[in-house]
Amino acid sequence: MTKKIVEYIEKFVKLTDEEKQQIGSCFKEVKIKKRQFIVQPNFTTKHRNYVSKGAFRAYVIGDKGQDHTINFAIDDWWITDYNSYIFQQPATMFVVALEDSIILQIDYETEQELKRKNHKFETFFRIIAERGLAFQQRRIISNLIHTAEERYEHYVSKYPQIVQRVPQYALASFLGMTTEFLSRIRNKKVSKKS
Amino acid sequence: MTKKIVEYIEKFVKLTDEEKQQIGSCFKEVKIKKRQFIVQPNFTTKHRNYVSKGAFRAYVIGDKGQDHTINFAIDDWWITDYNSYIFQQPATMFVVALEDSIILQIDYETEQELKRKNHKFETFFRIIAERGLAFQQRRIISNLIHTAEERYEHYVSKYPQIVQRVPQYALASFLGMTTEFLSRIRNKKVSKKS
DNA sequence: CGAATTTCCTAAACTACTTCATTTTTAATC
DNA sequence: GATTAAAAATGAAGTAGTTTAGGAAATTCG
Repeated sequence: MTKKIVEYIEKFVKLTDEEKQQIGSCFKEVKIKKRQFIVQPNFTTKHRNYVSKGAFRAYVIGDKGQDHTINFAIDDWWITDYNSYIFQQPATMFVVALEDSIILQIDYETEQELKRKNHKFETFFRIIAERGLAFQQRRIISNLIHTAEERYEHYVSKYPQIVQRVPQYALASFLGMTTEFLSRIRNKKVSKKS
Repeated sequence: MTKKIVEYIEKFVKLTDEEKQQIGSCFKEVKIKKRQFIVQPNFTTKHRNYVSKGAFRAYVIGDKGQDHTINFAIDDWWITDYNSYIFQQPATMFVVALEDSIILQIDYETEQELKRKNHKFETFFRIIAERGLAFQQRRIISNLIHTAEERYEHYVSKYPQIVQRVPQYALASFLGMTTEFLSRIRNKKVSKKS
């Protein structure tokens, strides 16, 4: 079984066949039904999750019950509560499947061992952490600079595949606005077009 | 010369004396005057910067000339345009000294070589990237969940040392509000107290 | 298929935050 | 230590985005 994850890893580090087998076998394929949770508050996140196929949403619930989307992930993205996984402490987020999905999970302990055993594996995890860091920095900048409408425009142009697959209320809370306001933005565009 | 950076690194990975010497000697101490820039847009960031002593501000300038603070860094923090440094592409940010400061800089190429040569160094950089990632995730969540006033309260309680050292307009733009509004929040507090 | 539930839309009232314009306070500089 | 510049405060008017509430579409699932 050649897993999709191995191809992904090879984009960043060159591996021997043995190494491919070694790291590949550490990821377990799990089928997740729509609406099923893979991370829940107060439970320590034991896995790093790679989405092989499907769509997920990470969110938190605020004091007044407001739902805030932190991240989306579709095919070939990672999704995890990093504060929970990296520090092995209780999660604050929910991560839920938006569709029937297939994920590849690696166990925290297994990951530590891989990194300890082989310099290349350490390098791989370093690279994805760095890329994640850079990605998040771009997001923080975008949120600071842009208005709600601009954030929407920007996201649609950059991630159209995601916009099409996630419910509007989730996209709105991800972009830091209400679903009503996003609805207005969208309809404004439509009427402008005509 | 035992550099501060070595103590810092040792918090995350145990090093032999030789390794301490090896990595420590890769960081160059540089004195930076107040108002001096260490990162500027359109120039590729060649260094990762550790603040030994002092205070810095990273910011971007929006389309309409608005100034948005992305990060602060005081003693023992890192500050870099990660998108520029990691991918070795032109920066979009400014990083400027808010006080006369001392930083420890490592060169991009030197860092790559360190990581290549010694598994432990690779581990170190992986750990700080992961921690940065987790940190940024918390910030994104905080920005989504809280109102301007709550963000201010939260930041003051978490980073009082920084609040005291940075100008108000910079703090306001970091927290995603105008300097006028922050001024009002602060003065409201003062009058409440009496 | 049909009922139930979830998602989306519309619109008016409201408010958190901004903008602009002026004054006061603090800090930098010769 | 006076002069100039930069930062902070204050007030009044405007606006981007929220809230609330009701109804219309879509989806889900038995």
